[in-house]
Amino acid sequence: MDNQDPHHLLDQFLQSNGLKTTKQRRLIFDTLMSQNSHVSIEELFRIVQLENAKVGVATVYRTMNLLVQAGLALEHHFEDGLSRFEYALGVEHHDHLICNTCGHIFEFENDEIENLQHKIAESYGLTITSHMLNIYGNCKSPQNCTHRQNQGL
Amino acid sequence: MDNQDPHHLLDQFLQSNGLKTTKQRRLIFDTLMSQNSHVSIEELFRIVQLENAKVGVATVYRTMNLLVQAGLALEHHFEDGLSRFEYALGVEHHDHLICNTCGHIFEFENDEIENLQHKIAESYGLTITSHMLNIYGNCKSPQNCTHRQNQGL
DNA sequence: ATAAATGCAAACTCTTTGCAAATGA
DNA sequence: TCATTTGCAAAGAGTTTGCATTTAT
Repeated sequence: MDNQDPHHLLDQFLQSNGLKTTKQRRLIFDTLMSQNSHVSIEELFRIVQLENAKVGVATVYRTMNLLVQAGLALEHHFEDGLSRFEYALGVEHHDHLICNTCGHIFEFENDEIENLQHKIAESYGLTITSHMLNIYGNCKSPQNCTHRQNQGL
Repeated sequence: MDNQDPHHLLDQFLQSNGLKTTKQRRLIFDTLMSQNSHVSIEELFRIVQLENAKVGVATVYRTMNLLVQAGLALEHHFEDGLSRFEYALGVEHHDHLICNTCGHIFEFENDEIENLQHKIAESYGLTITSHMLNIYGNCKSPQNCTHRQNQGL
């Protein structure tokens, strides 16, 4: 039995908190996992409804809050103010680079920056639990900005 | 005449955009400048009302949007989802370190991190316009976390 | 059997907008 | 003078909550 299986981890979290494994929760979790970018509730809701039109938005909100608590999803707030989520498991921590021209969000990871952050936190008597670095930039050739078309938003 | 005077810069921005200098805009701008931390609209509104009870929230929203456009205010989105503002002029860019225990927001600045960011953006064909680094951490001595009491939220 | 979860709609919070009255250039 | 701004209240987003019904254990 694979204890690293995402579904197993979800069940385990639910069970150990006296919560129930439901169709909806599984569907929403699967939908999150199937998305490789940063989905909003609205986007998740739309995709989930393709599978089961009876699911309500409230359930998506409730489930995403659970998944965040469970550590299975990460929540981000970019400048649009919406809550956006991404599947967290086994995902290397990464930061974001956002193209102002097309809105594409690149993910990157830089060890030097990570290390510097830990040093800084230490110097303030804090142990890092999470961090978020979002860099916004203008495309150097905005006329034919190809980020979006190459990679999808 | 001091062209670096914040009030002069505000007037200049308004004038060059065909907008008017009003009591309310001056009051809200002064209130923002008087706050050294990251104020929400609600907080600004309350303080502004002490001076002039007739000012409406809508005016605070409209004015803050103007100030951000003018480059006189910076807008941040922390995890609470509220828009928080800070006076931008002559303020060195800084990042944020947030104590999970007491909520205090430290500001810091690190040239090495800044430089690395520019390199990364370049490598993706982007020129940085802004960025935001928020680090969350647990206090090492949470029982007597003194961040807040020493420094205010 | 029974405590928890769902779907729905209503409520809530933050923010924006429409409009008549007030105000600054 | 006259376009802009204001305050108010209404409308819009996004999110949460209350409740009767359904569902998982």
